Amino acid sequence: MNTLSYGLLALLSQGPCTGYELMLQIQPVWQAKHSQIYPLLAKMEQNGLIHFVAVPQKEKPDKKVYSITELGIAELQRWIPESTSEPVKRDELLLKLYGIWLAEPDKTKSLFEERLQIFSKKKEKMKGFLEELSQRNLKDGGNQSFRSASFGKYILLKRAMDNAQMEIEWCKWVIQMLDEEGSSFSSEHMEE
Amino acid sequence: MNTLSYGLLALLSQGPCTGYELMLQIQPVWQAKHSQIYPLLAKMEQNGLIHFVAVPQKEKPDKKVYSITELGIAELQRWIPESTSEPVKRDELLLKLYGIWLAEPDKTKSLFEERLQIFSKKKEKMKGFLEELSQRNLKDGGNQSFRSASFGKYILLKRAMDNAQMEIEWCKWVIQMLDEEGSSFSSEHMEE
DNA sequence: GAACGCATGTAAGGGGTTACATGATTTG
DNA sequence: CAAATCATGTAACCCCTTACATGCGTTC
Repeated sequence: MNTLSYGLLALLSQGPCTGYELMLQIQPVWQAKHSQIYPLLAKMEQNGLIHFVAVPQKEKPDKKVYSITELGIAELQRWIPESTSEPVKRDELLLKLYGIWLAEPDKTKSLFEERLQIFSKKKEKMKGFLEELSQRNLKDGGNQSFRSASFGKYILLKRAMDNAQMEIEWCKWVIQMLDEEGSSFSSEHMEE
Repeated sequence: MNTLSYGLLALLSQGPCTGYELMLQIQPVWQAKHSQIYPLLAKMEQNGLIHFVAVPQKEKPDKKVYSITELGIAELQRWIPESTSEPVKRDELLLKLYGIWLAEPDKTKSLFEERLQIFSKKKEKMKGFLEELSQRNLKDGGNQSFRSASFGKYILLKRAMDNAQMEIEWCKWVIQMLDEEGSSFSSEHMEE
């Protein structure tokens, strides 16, 4: 049982899912390919943490719809209060920054413009998800507390949107500096 | 030559360093242990991208001070404009969020308080680094453009500080919601 | 008609973590 | 007096990515 397996358990606490759906849902928080998830689900099933129902489909391989078991819920509740390891980030663009003073200025600029586009799209996507979830909650009475299952998803989406926003502002700030040919940097560009 | 090796090259373009110093400097951008870095440096040295000078120390093993070669600079300049892979993030706390509706509220709260502390410290650290770098630039004339070697470090530190700030605000926002016992969530908590 | 989404799985190999190994100096 | 910092290195193992494998329906 590694961290990813616990993450899959946590996702399944929200409701039954196929491996494919789990793979898609976990992406924003923990990048994992299907080739990693399918074997893990099989192991977790063997350990009695989850179980599945095979759903036959017309002309496609059977869908395996997984659900969390009582044992799985117990394990999940044991894991959550445990000390949390610090987030891991690996960003190739940030590595390149140490060397950009050796690169051509117009090529440098396009690095940031590419990233700006990626995170603009991501922000719109997250905004859409958030609005969708807000509307669903209003339908369900609108007074769901942090004890409801969707609270986790809500604060997660909010965070993803804030992060995309930060990323966008940073890119714009850098591009502006690159445009101001010969601009100097010191305290003038800093604000709290 | 993997992404980490190019990152080490980029760091060495800023000036000579020991493997130990490289390991410390690369942490904010790319988590890597010394056990991964030392063998990579040996390979890069064999490939002629970097070279080292052994500096004897009193009663300690020799320090290997690495520098980038002309071949290394050429490789670095070839790598930078190449298409950049998207950042990878793995955050155990975010995985836990899907399951917190099954956890005790006070234990949930301490998860966020722990993280708040970590990023408060990180922000102060980054702020210190930024001020140090700004002062160094003022001494050197104060009119350094994006062509100077320290520009990359500068925008990196700014970004790290912004990120810590976002993290802090998010934690405070969540903790406040947890304190408002039975609070509901919908559009009321959202602002652009 | 090529590419993408749904849907599952296996195998090989590279990347990254943990642990082993050593040893002086400084800090709490 | 234990823990952290500086300083290097190796070995085992797990985690993750890439590629192989299959097949239908839909979209560009």
